[in-house]
Amino acid sequence: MSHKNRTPHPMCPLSDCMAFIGGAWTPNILWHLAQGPRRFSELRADIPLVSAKVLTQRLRELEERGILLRIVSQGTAASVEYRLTELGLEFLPVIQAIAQVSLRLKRRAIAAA
Amino acid sequence: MSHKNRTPHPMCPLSDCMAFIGGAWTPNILWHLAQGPRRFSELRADIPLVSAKVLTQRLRELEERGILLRIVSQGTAASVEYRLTELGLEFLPVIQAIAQVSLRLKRRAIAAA
DNA sequence: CAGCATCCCACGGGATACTG
DNA sequence: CAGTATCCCGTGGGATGCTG
Repeated sequence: MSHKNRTPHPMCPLSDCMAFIGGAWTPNILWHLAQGPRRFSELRADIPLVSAKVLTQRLRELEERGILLRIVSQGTAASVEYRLTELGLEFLPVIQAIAQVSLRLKRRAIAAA
Repeated sequence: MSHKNRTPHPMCPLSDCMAFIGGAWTPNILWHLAQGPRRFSELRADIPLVSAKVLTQRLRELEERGILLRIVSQGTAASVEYRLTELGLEFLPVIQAIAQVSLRLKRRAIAAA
């Protein structure tokens, strides 16, 4: 999606949502946060191939847009928790639809092989 | 989306689907084809801001991946029709979910204003 | 632990002009 | 009508190294 015009045209009925989940890793982040709040390092473990830089970028972006909350707990070591807001929960139907189609495609691929 | 690794990691449960609809305009193309087969120029009218180059690229890509069919009709003038395959139809739940969330977000924005 | 800084590049996409 | 050809560019993202 991808670069300058992530929201291609205001009149497109899909742009408003795609502007949020357009990033390469964003859907996966949301998917893992759907199970419940998670810490930074947990998300890194969930999505091994994402770099720390990009993960931070996406999380900050999602925070700015009100999709998730960043909660810093002051303990002996730094600890930050991310959790979906109510607005963030609204995206779950999309995430789940994507997951279901992915599953179907995988089965199809297996059946074809 | 994405550039090099549009399919971030095989183990991500969303990658298989996102690899297809990751392109900036792809969801919109699918959305307009969901209503029925459409010609090239019609799609251009549906999505005014997409360039011919990119539209062609996405359509070719979707054809290669078996999501749509490209049907050339030989008449007085060149005419090409694009229609979703059965595989393509499998993506409609995602497209519809995206459309619904977009609608909700729009209402939310209006309510906030 | 949870980042930030820096450097670097591939690729998606835009603009314009031209063709069968 | 339905593209192709060419040039150009911004941004998302990767890699590595460092910090509070």
